[in-house]
Amino acid sequence: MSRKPHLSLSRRERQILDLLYRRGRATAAGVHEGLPEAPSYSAVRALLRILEEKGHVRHEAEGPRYVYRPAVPRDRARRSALAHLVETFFNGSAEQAVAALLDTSAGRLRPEELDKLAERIEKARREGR
Amino acid sequence: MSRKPHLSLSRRERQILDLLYRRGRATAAGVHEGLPEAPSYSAVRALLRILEEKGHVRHEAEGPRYVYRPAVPRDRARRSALAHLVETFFNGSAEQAVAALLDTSAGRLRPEELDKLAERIEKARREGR
DNA sequence: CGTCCCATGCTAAATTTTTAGCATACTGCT
DNA sequence: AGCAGTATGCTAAAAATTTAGCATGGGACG
Repeated sequence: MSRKPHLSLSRRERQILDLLYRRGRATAAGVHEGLPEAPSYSAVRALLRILEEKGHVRHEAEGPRYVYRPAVPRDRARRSALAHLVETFFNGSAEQAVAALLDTSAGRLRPEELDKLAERIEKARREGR
Repeated sequence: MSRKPHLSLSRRERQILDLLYRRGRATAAGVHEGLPEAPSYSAVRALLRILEEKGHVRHEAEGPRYVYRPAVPRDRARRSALAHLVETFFNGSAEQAVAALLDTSAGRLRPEELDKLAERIEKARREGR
């Protein structure tokens, strides 16, 4: 399977895969509902089949229907998505990326979350010395 | 212009736009070189023209050639890319996203960068109270 | 000033994506 | 067992993408 899934997916494939990552798992019908500019149900199913052939998606039968989920675990996908984003928009600087995240959503972070982050940074500093 | 450029771009268009964000600006030839699975030079130029029609890219003549750059400023694109990524891979939790970033690249961050981040978090805490 | 080089504009064709719809199978209920 | 509802498998066609190649124009330099 390709090293950079996102870069080689077609538009719809990407939308579907993103949805699956958002939801974790979903039936064909679920994907269909959640998709922007709704295509037809048939179309969605066909796309899911293709994604599966390409190895991006797995399914398991659950009762009478299929439940789909991403083939590569969220964890791993996260990492490469982050890496790509940092590379593309932040000159490879993770620090800038974090800063931007804080800028955008600092207000929405709860105090305990801020604590956890501060803690993490402390830890990084100790280790990095 | 659509609200979510990335979601409506074709595969090549996305690759090209990403490259432009990475580099800031580039000639058609530059884009061509930097592109994975190199398509033909003509193809690249055609795509650039299309991207321009769609409003994702601007160009200015520089001497005898065109220099292309993204139409929407990096800043803005950053924000929506981050928002989308957080939504897709982190259940909307910016905190988790930051944590993942630190995990991945804590080792590569320099002490001063860590300081700046800690400072930022401090500030957020004071303001958020 | 002519010529070479490289750039662009354009069109048309190949390939890939995306879609719809029909045929078939399975579940749950009466 | 029979029926209604819903799922899947598949194929073929429509639409979008990606590609190549030719025609044209301008600048640089001998």
